[in-house]
Amino acid sequence: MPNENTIKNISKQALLRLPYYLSYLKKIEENEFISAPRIALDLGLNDVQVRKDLAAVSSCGGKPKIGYEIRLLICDIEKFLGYDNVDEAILVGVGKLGSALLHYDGFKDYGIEIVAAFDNDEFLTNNDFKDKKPVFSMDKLKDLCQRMKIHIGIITVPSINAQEVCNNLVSSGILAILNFSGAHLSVPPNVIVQNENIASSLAVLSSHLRKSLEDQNN
Amino acid sequence: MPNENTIKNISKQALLRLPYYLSYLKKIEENEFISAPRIALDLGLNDVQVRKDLAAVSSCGGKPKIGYEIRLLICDIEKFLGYDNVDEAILVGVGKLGSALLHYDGFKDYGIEIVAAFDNDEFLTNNDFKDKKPVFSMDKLKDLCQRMKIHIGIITVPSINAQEVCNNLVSSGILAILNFSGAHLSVPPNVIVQNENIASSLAVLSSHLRKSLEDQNN
DNA sequence: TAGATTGTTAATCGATTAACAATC
DNA sequence: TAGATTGTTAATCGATTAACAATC
Repeated sequence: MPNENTIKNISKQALLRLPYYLSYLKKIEENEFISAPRIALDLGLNDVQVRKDLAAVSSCGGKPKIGYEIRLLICDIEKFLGYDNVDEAILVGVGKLGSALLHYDGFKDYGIEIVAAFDNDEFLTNNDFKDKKPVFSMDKLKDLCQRMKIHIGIITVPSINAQEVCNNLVSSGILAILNFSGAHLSVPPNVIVQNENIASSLAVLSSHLRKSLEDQNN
Repeated sequence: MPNENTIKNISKQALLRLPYYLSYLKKIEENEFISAPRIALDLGLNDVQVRKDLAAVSSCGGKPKIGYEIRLLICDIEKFLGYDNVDEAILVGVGKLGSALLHYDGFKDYGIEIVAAFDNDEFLTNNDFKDKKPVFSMDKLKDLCQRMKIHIGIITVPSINAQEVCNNLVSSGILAILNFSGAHLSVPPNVIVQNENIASSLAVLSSHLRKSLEDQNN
């Protein structure tokens, strides 16, 4: 029987799929039940995979011949992903991308709130909390992270500065880093880095495109 | 012997690692040679994996006891990834993220240039090509893509509109899509979608973080 | 030569998918 | 009951890693 209290073993790949299920389920929230084969068909996945993934997060499982209760499943996934208790994060590097993320409302939906940003450029720093998020100079980083017990850091600095910033974050108590710089970051084993690398994505696209155009010529 | 003309079989995972090698190699470009074990150590990978990956892109291979010629390797990877001949792309959805990407210079380094953007909001459209990138209304999408033979599309619209925009792109001749909306996109088999999904990344971070904090309490 | 490195073949590992019994 | 669905165990597939001969 499914157990509400223990965190089930879930593969990293399955974890990456959970937000897809969530976004899909929210689109069809007005219905009551959904079956694994139906989800699989709509999302282009295998139905056994869907059942396995859902088994890892579902509090009650599905019912044969009926499927899973949609609203319950949404709650279960949100709970599993920690979207129910908002976590605070800080951002380093207020360039174009950093600024866009800083003012992006959507993070709240994922259980993350950026409470402050940091940058070396004095022109960007501001200490008034009016409607904008505050931007501090780098030397305030450690103190703020430690006092506010922040565990999540977002890096949007140029790749050349990324490792230095990363070291700064780690020594300030950050345990999870979302890395938008293309650089590889070395961190202690207790810290996790998730790379959001546009370059890698483009590499896949570009390679596919070339093969497509080549095939056309054969 | 390595062959310069055929595209070698390379796994998707290896393809995703290539930009990391590239960024690493550029950092140490002043040196002449680099060995696979050294790269593996610095990037936290396995040395056999590094050799296999490099074998797929290297034009001359490495030399026993010496390693790979750094500058040559950089050229090989850039060539393999198609960074040498810039490809044109269009972007749909000029919100905060879309706007940031539109004015982001860095795409050029990855062989991509965004030539125009599209949005339904008339307030955002502008037809003057001064220093800004032009933003057109959606009804101009198909004509421009077909006339300019654009093959790459970037989607930065809310997830609710993503599939509609996606269909639009596909019928306009787009073959490769970089999808920043959280939505799952259904496309014909000849079109590739690369999902740049912040939600998925955050899911991994959040789950890790919870486990870390749990372990601390045990 | 000795030792470090390359490149390849074989073994291992993890994730996906197929097969099937249990359920409603 | 018949048929659709769940959940689990076994087989398959792809990617990673270990072992090793070849090279300089």
